[in-house]
Amino acid sequence: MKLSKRGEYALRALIDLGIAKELGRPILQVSELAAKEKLPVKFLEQIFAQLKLNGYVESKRGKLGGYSLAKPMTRIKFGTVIRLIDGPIAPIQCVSKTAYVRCSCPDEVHCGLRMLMLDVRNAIAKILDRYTLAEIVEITLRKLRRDKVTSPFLPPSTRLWPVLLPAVNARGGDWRELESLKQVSKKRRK
Amino acid sequence: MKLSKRGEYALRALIDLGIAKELGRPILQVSELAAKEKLPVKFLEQIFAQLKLNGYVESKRGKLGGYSLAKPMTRIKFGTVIRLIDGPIAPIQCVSKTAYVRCSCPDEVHCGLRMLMLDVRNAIAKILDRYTLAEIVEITLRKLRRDKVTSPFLPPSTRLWPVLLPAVNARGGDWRELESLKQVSKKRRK
DNA sequence: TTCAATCTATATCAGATTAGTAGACATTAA
DNA sequence: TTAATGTCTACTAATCTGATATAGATTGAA
Repeated sequence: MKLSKRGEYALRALIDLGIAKELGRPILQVSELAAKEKLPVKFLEQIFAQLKLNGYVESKRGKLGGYSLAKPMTRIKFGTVIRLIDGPIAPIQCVSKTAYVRCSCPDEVHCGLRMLMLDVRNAIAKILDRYTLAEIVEITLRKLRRDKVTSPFLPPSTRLWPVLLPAVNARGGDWRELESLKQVSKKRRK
Repeated sequence: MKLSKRGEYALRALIDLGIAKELGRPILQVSELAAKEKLPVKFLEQIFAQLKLNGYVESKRGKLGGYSLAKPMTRIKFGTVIRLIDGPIAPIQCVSKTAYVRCSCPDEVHCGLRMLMLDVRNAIAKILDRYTLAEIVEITLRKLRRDKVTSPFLPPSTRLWPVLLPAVNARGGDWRELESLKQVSKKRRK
């Protein structure tokens, strides 16, 4: 069920671009981003080229150049990006909605594996097709502020580096981060 | 987010063994199973060897030999089998519960990608670690009977082959099969 | 003008993984 | 005895992954 490095780096890049933009730095250099996340520069360049080709980022060449987001963060969904870079989300093709291919089993309608994988693919899609870059960036910034962590991307002049790790794990509950942050006061029911 | 062919075939094999057992045929030959699902025989043999090594199936050699399930279906969880054959379920290692590895990003606690992938991994695990072979087999058999389809594995003497495809898509609602079948009459709420 | 920092384009590559195939051998029921 | 099975070991072709290498184009600033 793996996300490729290529996909991972692409998402990290977009998220970082988003955070930086919110902090007043609309443009980032590949080298800077690679340094921050410890990614191979040349590989990341290839990935940016692909993202540019597909309208997610735009570039500025020459000194003080770099990449910036090419469309509103609210319109960048993670599912779409992952499908672009890693292919279909479905564990097996016969349950893919965007790239269905019939499988070799004799009776697809009564296939137990298919039923199971259909649920898996839907569970994944429900998350990846729901969250936009805007939401993830917002949640991340909120967490950074909550824990009083020096933010990663400051205007070039004042940039301090590397990020200071937070002294404590601040708030418990590492699991289901997104849900816990979104549903601030949800009614519970047994 | 792919399931490998190896993993897919392993699960198909277990499900078929389960169905056959319920229908009174506790042992199946590799060749028969391969023929039914149209899988390469020799490859499937390797997979069975792995399943045997890990206590999922047992074998009987010689004429009339074959493979049978080595433990109760209620104790075979899909998550465990997939982890055995395909490795961790988590899309990236830093959100794996069974095979955690720290990633290269500077601040794991405030990593947006990690938050997102944590939710994805939990959504997948919730399904794969919940359902047992017993449940999938039961649901499959119920569907087969409901649609009056000739069942795949009959006692050797009366075996008819191949399976007849059902004339109609019988009942609508191809999506979320498992849920719809389990929660027969659940109260809904807006 | 010149230079250094940036993106661009193309080629190459080592290693791992995937999805098998091939063939000889061991065991067992009929 | 023989035919049908599982067992074991080796091999492999193709593809994918995760890069690296090299040369070039563009631009801002000194």
